[in-house]
Amino acid sequence: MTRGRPPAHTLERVIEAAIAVADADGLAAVTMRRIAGEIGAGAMSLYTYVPDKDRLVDAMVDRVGADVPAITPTGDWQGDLLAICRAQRASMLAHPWLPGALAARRITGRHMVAYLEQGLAALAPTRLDGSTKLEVIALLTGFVANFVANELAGPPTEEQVALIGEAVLSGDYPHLAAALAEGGSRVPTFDAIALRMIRGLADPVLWPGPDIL
Amino acid sequence: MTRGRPPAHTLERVIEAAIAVADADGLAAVTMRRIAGEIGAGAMSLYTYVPDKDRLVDAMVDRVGADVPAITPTGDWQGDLLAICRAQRASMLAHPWLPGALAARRITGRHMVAYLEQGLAALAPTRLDGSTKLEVIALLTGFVANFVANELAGPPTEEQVALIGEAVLSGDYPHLAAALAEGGSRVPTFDAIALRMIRGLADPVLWPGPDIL
DNA sequence: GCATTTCCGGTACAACGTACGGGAAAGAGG
DNA sequence: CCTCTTTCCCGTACGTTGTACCGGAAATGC
Repeated sequence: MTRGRPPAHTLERVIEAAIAVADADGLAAVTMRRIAGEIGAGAMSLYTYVPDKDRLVDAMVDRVGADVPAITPTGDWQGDLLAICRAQRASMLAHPWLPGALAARRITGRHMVAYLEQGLAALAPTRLDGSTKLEVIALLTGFVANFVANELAGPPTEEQVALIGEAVLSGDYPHLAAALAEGGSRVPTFDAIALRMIRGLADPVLWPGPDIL
Repeated sequence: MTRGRPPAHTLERVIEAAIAVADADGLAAVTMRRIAGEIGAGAMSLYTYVPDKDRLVDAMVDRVGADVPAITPTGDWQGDLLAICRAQRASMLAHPWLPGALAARRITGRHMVAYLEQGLAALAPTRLDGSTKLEVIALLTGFVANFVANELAGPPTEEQVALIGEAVLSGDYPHLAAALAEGGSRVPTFDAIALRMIRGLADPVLWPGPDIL
């Protein structure tokens, strides 16, 4: 049947190794040599399975999409969208390189298509038109990625603290000084923000302007 | 007064050259050698003005912030925030590399502090607490960057079209097929979406849940 | 003139993605 | 069995990147 030398590795194995490296040491550590070494192959052997590094990262993004649990629509479209956002967030927290990779990339791969389908299914009761639904999904995805990226960024740099402190002391930024002094009694939860975003974006009843989004 | 050999160039000149290159050929074209060549200097001379390339990009981001017109609060906080978002969008459209650079970066530089102050001033009438105001600003900034990135991405790749078309023909993605077939009568405008986002995020009256964001 | 300070920029190195091509390992046909 | 064809493996090598190093050049202060 299949002629020629049989492959010693698999595409799946390459992608999984790349994801493991990214999870452990960040996306910058994902180099062809490193991945190849991780699976006991030569660097150039990877090009048997992947046309170039960019496609490898595409495949990584699509691969983690496979592990995100599917949300089947319940009819409560707000709840369904929130569940989708939560699942996305969980995936990004498990793979901290994901928000960054997603930011510089477009929809690719089967799982991404499934993700779109899932969002559209959840949005079905809203009666928004097709392109608006897609726009809403894109905006929500971007929101989650942005939120998680901020979450993962951790505390500000010493340098940033110095910059802000200097700004406050200068007296030229009274609102900033006030905001920092006041602080926040309660840290806003992801769910609360996401729900506001969902309602604000997708509810045509609550916001029936001349522009229906 | 000042001892030693006087500088042949200036930091400002370096940053402006880098911005010009990024505007013309994208952020990837911003290399130390290229920038140096652009201002008639040796590659290593740049390190007299900038500690490393990452700081140069930081400086580029901060520099374009200087050209964004300031919005002075009018008391109409929704309108003020919308004006800020519009100004940000205009800046990003003028410098298409900005959304990408912003995504992988944190607040740095004087103009960024001024931007925060401006947003906080606009949010003053809302009576949100300090950290919530900052959160709202971060979310809005992320939204604008994400929106403009999508705007600038242009039409989908031939490969993406093939993938989606295949998915539609397979019959496994009915909602996606329907959404694409239906299309959109009206393309949602930036202003409409931004206003929904602003109201949804920051209006404590319209959304007075147990979580005040 | 001399010492000191500062900036200039050529050279060089490590790491990257990957083009190239010869060698190795399999099935197919004789 | 041998040989041809196909496929994969991967060492070598090239161009590009950021930048460490350092000798030389140019200014001031004594």
